Amino acid sequence: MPRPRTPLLSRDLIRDTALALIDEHGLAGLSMRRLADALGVQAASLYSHYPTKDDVLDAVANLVIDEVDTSGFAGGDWRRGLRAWAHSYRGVLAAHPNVTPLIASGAGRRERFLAMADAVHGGLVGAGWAPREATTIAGAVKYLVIGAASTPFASGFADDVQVYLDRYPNLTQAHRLRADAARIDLDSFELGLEALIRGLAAAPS
Amino acid sequence: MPRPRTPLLSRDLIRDTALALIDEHGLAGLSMRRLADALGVQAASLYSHYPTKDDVLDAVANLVIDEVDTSGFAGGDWRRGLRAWAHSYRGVLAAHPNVTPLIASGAGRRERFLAMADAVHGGLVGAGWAPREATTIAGAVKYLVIGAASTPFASGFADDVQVYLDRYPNLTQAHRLRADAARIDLDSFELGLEALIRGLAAAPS
DNA sequence: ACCTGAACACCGTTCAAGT
DNA sequence: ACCTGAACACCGTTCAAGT
Repeated sequence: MPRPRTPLLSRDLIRDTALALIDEHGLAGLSMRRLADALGVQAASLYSHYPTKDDVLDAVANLVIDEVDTSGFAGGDWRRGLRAWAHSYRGVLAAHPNVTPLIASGAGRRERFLAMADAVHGGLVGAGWAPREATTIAGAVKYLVIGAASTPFASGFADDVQVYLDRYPNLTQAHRLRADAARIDLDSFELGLEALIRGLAAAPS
Repeated sequence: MPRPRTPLLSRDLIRDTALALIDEHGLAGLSMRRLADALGVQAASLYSHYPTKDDVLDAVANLVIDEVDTSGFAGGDWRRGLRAWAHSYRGVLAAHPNVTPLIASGAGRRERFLAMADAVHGGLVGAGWAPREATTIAGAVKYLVIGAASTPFASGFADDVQVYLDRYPNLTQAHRLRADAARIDLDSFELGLEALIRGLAAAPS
């Protein structure tokens, strides 16, 4: 079936299918052959639309980042804006946990990352922060979001607690809290975020 | 050269060589064949010592985590302990940037991660924090460290600034600061860490 | 017990060929 | 311009065979 009059593929379709496969089968579960399979096409066909697999992954990363809401800065309240951005960002990564390593490694030429950074930076500067301070603040919040999304509490512990329960006496309580992992993750994130905002109480000059 | 009287390989030698290769050529640059090559051996030989490549990577992660210093809690001053741990942890990841994704994804059965978590937890509880609070505090600091190590400021920006300089007006200043990236990274990290510690000023009850 | 050589089922990517 | 089929140089892993 070569050269159908209506193309079988498009950049958007490939990118969206890649995200769906990653969400379902993990980052390691995505290969160009599997992706082509899901699209009913040969692997080589993908290279008519993306030069490399990394470019597909960049497109996926940009798609996910575009879900992040930065509109909270609109009112001019930078605290509200920062909280809304951080929660939105964290929520998006929680919705796509398998994509998180892609976001965390975040190298390369990723347009939508810049758009997000620009919106946050603009929101802080618009509220009176100096550019350098805005950069630092946005960085610290980003660290919290990426860290929280990358290493949730639960991931630190094996499934059978009994193995090491007696070896690390200080962790006994922590293990008992394992079922509560989601709450602990949120608490740690909120603690960091609120402490940061509180620590900026001096506000922009 | 089968079955030499003194074994060519050992678990430690394989693990140390793997770390050296990752440090030099990146995580993607490590294959079982390359690793075997560096050891003057066939790839299949590695499987006499590690069941899978993932087990080799777990050993590498444990080795790196063991470099983190948690002795700062010894004096009973939790602020000092927390700062020392955070800086040591961040420094270790900065010394092995290519290993960072391995640490960040941090799943699986990693003994030394638990040893580190246990030491930190013990240090906080020993200073009077309730176990649940200790878990939350350690989590927030970990988020900052992992986030800072995963997405340094510089990584967000392409090498040729001019490409998007006019497209994102708010980032103009940030771009000018690109050469200063290392300092911005440190500032963001310090801001988050100190704000967190300040935010805990209430101290343990 | 430890290492080899060959094999298996995969990869990302290229390229001539077809329409 | 877009897709195929075959190929290339790789992967992780297995396994019979050798000492």
